Amino acid sequence: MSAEMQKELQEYLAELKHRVKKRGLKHSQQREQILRVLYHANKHLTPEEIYHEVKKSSSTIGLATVYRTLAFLEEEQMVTSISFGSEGKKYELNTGEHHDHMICLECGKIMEFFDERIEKLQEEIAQKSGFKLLAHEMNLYGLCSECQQKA
Amino acid sequence: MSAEMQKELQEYLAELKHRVKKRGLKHSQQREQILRVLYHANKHLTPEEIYHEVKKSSSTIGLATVYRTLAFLEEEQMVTSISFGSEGKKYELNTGEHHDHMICLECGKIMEFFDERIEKLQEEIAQKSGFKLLAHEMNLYGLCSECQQKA
DNA sequence: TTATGTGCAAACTCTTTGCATTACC
DNA sequence: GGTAATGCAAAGAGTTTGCACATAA
Repeated sequence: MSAEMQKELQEYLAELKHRVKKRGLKHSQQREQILRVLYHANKHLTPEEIYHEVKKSSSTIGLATVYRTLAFLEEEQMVTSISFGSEGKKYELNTGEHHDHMICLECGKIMEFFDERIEKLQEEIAQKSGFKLLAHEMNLYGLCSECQQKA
Repeated sequence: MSAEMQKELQEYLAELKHRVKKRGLKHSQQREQILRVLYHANKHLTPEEIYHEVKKSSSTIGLATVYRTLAFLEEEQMVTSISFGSEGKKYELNTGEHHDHMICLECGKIMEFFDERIEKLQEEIAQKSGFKLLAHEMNLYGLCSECQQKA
């Protein structure tokens, strides 16, 4: 792990401790391990996947703890979730940069993108209907370039 | 029900029979009832809600049949589904007009909209990444005008 | 010390499947 | 008459909860 990443990870961990303390809770190894896994994954993970990853790093953990921690992290907006099709929810670390998703229906790969123009249009549409926009999600479904070639 | 609606509903039912036949299957009262309920609801319904609606109209039906029928109708693209938050999937009749959704986080109301400019931008973004766009969904979350006043 | 966090197992919810029976063609 | 569709009940998958024990402050 580069020094840069090392530092970044420490910042996330510090943020976690801060938020835990702010809510009068206690720090725990499990919450920290889950955050580490999400940081290193750098992609969307299911609760089950997170559970196995944490176990690999020789830490003891239960699935219930993963669910509880993800609920906490999502409330604190430190992670975001996405769900599509019949697959369950998947989680990723909230890096603070909003983005949308392109999802390959063949291999399940999730790519991220951001387009300022669309964001503006969404605001405009909401405003027209007197709707107070708090969040949004946009998912594009199709075939990634690799899967198109295979087909 | 107006003559106009009567006619429209008949068209959907004819389409259903056509698609059932095309797949070498048999027509059934239950599939027809489910389509009727979706037509009259004119909004998103959960499988459970559809089940209860059909029962009201003095038809006998099981939840399993609702799930099986919805799967069939979705494959045939006669209905579309949407899922958000922890709530399960909701279904609506596919009227052939693509649209996106604004979802009120307070009362759960779902409003539909369509914006040609956003559609174009989505195409453009996909193209840039060599992604073959097959479908998309865009959900705006927030507070509808009524719920803003209440708060 | 004492309240919170955890792991485990049981409970729950939503959805799917197996099977005997019914309905369609 | 033969095949597909249905209802019911049981099975699955994913998630949540209760509880005794472990752990952080």
